[in-house]
Amino acid sequence: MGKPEGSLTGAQFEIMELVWEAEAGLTVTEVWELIRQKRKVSRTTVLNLVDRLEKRGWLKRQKVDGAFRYCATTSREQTEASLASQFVSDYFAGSASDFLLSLIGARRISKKELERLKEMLEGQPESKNRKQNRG
Amino acid sequence: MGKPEGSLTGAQFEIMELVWEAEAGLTVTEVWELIRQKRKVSRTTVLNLVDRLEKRGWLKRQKVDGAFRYCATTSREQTEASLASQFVSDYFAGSASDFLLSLIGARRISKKELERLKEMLEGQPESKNRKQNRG
DNA sequence: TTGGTTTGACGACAGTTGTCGTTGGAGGAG
DNA sequence: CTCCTCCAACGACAACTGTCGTCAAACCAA
Repeated sequence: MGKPEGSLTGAQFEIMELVWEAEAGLTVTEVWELIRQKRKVSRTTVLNLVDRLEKRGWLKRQKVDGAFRYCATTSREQTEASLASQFVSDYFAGSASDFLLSLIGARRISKKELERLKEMLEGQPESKNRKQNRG
Repeated sequence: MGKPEGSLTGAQFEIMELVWEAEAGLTVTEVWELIRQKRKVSRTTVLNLVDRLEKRGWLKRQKVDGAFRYCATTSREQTEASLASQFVSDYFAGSASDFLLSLIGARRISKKELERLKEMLEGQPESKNRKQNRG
């Protein structure tokens, strides 16, 4: 039943982010006010984006106190992973290490990020033959 | 002078990939034949995509033996890094490590990829004081 | 009742994308 | 010369995106 269709553009993802943050979902007006703190945009524009996200299955809505309240149909983690995976697949032949190496090679990653990356990888060790499962 | 504008979609990147591979550039017909080995597509479609890439500054062309031969205006490495950087910026608040964590958390990266990444990062030491330049 | 505010539906618009057909020019075969 | 093939230019199309205005319905206040 209605898994979300397609991908998410920047503007669409911006809305999803806000909805993910809100525990009880958001109304269009609330989304609008949040976005307006950063950009000038018409309420109708936000309404339309939210509408289309709902039609495509990314948001579901429920009437509460006379106004629709929108919630996400997928978790942020799952969605981000899906987007990342798709991107790596499209532009780096599915190799996440190529993706990161590209950033590193072009010096487009901060030292801090690089250190964090390194710690992550070393902290999560092995996998070699540390617990081979049989059968 | 005409730095490439905007980003690259999947179809556009597919063409760039082919052009990057060819030493002396490619004609539209050559691009078409390469793509047709994978998908059914009209020559006009490829011509149009190539045309638009040229108008946007991603390709430059030169008449050779009566046909236009197209070359890339940017290196593959540089372009990929730019795309990757934009993606991380748009969807992971600029944090490449968050990007990787997302893939790991969703089990969307193979152990092999992780191992490879780890080796690459360890192989390339932190550049901290490895050759400090003074003055 | 009337009137204002909030909310949602709908349509509209220009720009981009992937797709394709038709046209016209340049160059060789006869 | 004429004819045919290769090539590029142009236009066209539907779909999608971000953007917005207008309208009607619902609701609340006076």
